Amino acid sequence: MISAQQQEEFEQLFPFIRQADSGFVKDFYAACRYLELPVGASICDEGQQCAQLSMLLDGVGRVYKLSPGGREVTLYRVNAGEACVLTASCILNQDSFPAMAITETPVRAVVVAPDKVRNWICQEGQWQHFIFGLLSHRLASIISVVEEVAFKRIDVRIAEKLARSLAQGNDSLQVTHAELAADVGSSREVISRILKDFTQRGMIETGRGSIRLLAPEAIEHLARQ
Amino acid sequence: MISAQQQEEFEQLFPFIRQADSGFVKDFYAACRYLELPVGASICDEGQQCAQLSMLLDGVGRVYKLSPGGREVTLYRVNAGEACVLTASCILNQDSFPAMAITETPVRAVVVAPDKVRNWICQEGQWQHFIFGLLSHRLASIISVVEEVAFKRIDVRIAEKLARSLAQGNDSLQVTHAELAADVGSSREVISRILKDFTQRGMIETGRGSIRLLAPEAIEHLARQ
DNA sequence: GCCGCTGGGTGACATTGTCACTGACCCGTC
DNA sequence: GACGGGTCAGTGACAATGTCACCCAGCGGC
Repeated sequence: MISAQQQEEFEQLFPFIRQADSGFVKDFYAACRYLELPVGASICDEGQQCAQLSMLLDGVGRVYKLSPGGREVTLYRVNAGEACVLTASCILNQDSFPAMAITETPVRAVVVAPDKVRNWICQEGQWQHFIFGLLSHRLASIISVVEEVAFKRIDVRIAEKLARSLAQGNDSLQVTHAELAADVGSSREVISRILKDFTQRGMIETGRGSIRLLAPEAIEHLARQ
Repeated sequence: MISAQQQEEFEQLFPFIRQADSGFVKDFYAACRYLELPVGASICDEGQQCAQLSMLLDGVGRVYKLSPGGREVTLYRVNAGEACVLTASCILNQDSFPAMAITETPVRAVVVAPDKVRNWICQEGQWQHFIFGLLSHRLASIISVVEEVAFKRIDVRIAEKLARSLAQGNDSLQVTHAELAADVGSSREVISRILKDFTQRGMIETGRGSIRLLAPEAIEHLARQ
């Protein structure tokens, strides 16, 4: 059960529910719960069974692989209006989760139990379509991760991240070298060296836990390479 | 339309059809076609719309990413009894194909048109379940590709491939250095150096386009690393 | 001030990717 | 058998990246 206000917010972000059968909608709202998570909370760990499917109202989740040596690569992020497909996938196959998921900001979400997720798939076309879209969208996005990791130089990938920040209108970002390393699947030392190089070329200015973007064109030019 | 004999073969490999509604089955067999492809035939190229969904009766297909520089990584292989999900995924979203697919051996397949794939999803539970299973299975397998590419040393990955061959009872394999490189997403020179090292350690013996596996334990030991 | 934690810098060395070139082998044709 | 083109493999030099072992600076708690 969630409140009327939460329902309103949910429908804004997950409009598919408006096209769904009214019996299903009633069922759905009766079965779901509202959840708030702080930053850094674990959503699902490698090898666990998924306890629930989370559909985000607000905040960002990060799904990543962790190597035995402690290195990380992020597979994708889950934003408001999305759900963690990997969860959906392993719920449907009753598989264990092949990665880790944590909250990157505080998260507010609507969650539903695994058996419901499975049942609705067979019963409600809109729900099925929603889950399907999630799955295939993620499939494509993870393929592009493979491409990045296998083919692109790291400085270019870092520049891409900076360029993305610029595109959102930020001329600085609060992030540590270690966090950048975890994101692209490299190690802190390598990121440090690359950022030092960027600094010497006048593209950025670094502080403890922060990067100021000084030369947008140069950054975007490198990102396009 | 396909022949009764081909239907029989299809049902052996795709048993879900036996649980399906008889109206759907009739529809399905009326709408599908039988196809044979030689080795090296292109199934679908990057950026194309998918012309059909292929369900393999025999042979193996390889789906891979190609970099601007000409390097490759294989994302997954499609064997008899499977279908190319990426095809399925981009059919459902009417997206363009984000990779390349070719036949690695001669292939015999049953193919269906995109609009049929989409319609059946909404109508037939067994079909839906089949496509779903494909998608989430591939999602997991591509995630493990990310993991391999991002974290594992190449010599270990090569050893894994050799070990897999051993597990199938082959003590030699017919493959060029360039093909191995394309598989793991590296370059020929690197593979050459690694195989030379393996040879000097007495693990293998190489010939033109072939590798003889001399020390199974050593290979499996390295593969486990 | 002192301590411990986190963030960052750095040199040395191993692994991998890239480039340019060489030779070996295979299989046609003459 | 000799020649030539195509494929396959080996190699040296160098650049990019990963790993290890440290160091130092800032910051907050005591």
